[in-house]
Amino acid sequence: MTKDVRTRFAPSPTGLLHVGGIRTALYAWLVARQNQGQFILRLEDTDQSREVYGADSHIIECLKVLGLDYDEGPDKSGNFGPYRQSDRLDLYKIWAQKLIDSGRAYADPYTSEEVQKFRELAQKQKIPFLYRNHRPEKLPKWDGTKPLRFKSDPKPYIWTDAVMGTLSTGTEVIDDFVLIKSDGFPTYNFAHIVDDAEMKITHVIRGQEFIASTPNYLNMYEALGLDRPILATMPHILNESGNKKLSKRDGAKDVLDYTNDGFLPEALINFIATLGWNDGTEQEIFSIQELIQKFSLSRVGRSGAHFDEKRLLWINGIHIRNMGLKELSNKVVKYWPKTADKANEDYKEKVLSLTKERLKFFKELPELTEFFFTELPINPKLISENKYLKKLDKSEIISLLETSKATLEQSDFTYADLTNSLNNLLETTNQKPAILFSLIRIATTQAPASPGLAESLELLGKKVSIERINNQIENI
RNA sequence: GGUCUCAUCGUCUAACGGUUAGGACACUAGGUUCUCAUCCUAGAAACCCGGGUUCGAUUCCCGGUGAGAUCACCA
Repeated sequence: MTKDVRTRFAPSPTGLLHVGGIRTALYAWLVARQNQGQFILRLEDTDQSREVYGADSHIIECLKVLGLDYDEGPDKSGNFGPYRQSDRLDLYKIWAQKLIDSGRAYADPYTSEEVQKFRELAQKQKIPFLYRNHRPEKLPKWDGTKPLRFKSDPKPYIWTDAVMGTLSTGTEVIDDFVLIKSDGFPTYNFAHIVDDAEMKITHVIRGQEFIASTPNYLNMYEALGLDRPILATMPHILNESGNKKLSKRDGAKDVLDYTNDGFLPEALINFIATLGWNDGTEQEIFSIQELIQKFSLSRVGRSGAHFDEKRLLWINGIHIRNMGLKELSNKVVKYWPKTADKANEDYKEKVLSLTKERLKFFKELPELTEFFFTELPINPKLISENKYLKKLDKSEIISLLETSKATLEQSDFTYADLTNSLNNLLETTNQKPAILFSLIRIATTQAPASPGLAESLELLGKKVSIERINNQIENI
């Protein structure tokens, strides 16, 4: 019987969750789901000064919209709660006491100013600063008013990371880090180890900012007599242009920005999952089920990947096109232009079926469909800047429009009959489609782009189409 | 500065000693009776540099360079 897989996403509620941050959560979720294990959300809120109001509910909302459901979390009880570190303070005291009892923890006798002096001195001497070089001979007793430090056991480490492979460091990275701060809260370094052990976490999947402190954690596992979990370190996702880590400050949008703009959760997940991971085949589009089945940490790339929004746009378009009309229709309800309010559902669904293949994200819907619901103002530039039409006289244009109108008035405006009428018009006017169809399309839509002419006319209907042609004639 | 990590088209990547270095996004050109899009076809586009090892290196080793991470009573 293999051990139950339990993975966790453990963000600190200090800001918004952007696309880079969510990747770690996604991978942890995938590992849990593919092993029929559990995925746990734990809020690491041990730094009160950095906490951002509402960040916790934002994180929960992001996971929810993407469908990364967790089996245990702050708002979902489990056997290993509470799932908010600020509610687990007693537990850290208990584990700290174990270290104190075994002589592996002691009170930091120095003020932070004194420690800072040691640090500057080391800098001046151009040697790495190590707190343990200043460790008192006789370890001071801890009364809770001073920081509690780990008495480390410096040694070199070689370990295996599920993503990075074999990693190694020398003794110089091991130090007496702080376990409990003077405000009584544990540090991340200590709290996450206690929590992962208490919560029986099997895979610690996190960003590469933790790679340098991992040897200290290995040292701590030993001091506590704990088995190490499987460690997996993710490279950062970089900004589109530069080489900076993706961050909100540089204009990176958070997950909700994307879903609000009408990006599909499954497309977002497809995009994020394949940013630095592939299954070794040439497949690019994955359903969530396929990802659960095929994902593996060992195929995650070791170098940082740039966020490419164009690719996200492409993936989202594909997922939209692969979706049934009814389903799509249900998802776009809140994105229609205001002018569509009066339109009936059947008509909107027809508009959607014509627009579907050019929709990249739902927020584009109004600009793509507005003319189906309301008559847009005449835009003279559409004719005056058209490659073919700008060469024609006004009189020629009016004449073409009049002829077109006369022919279309005879049509019953079914798709077949419209196609037929339009073909006849090409013959009677002896014009190229580039001229005739452009003109009719512009007159009836006033839009720079639209679906096919016959389909559009059919949907607009005879009355509206003729009115718009008239209006164009009067405003040449 | 110390430590650690990484390095294939503009971007995401495949390759695990022998390939015309493959795919995808983006881009360019053409086709689909008009536009935009879809779809199809074609095109341009990459192994960071220098040494080894080897019959043969993008691939293995060393050095350099570049990039990233970290060196908090932050996570």
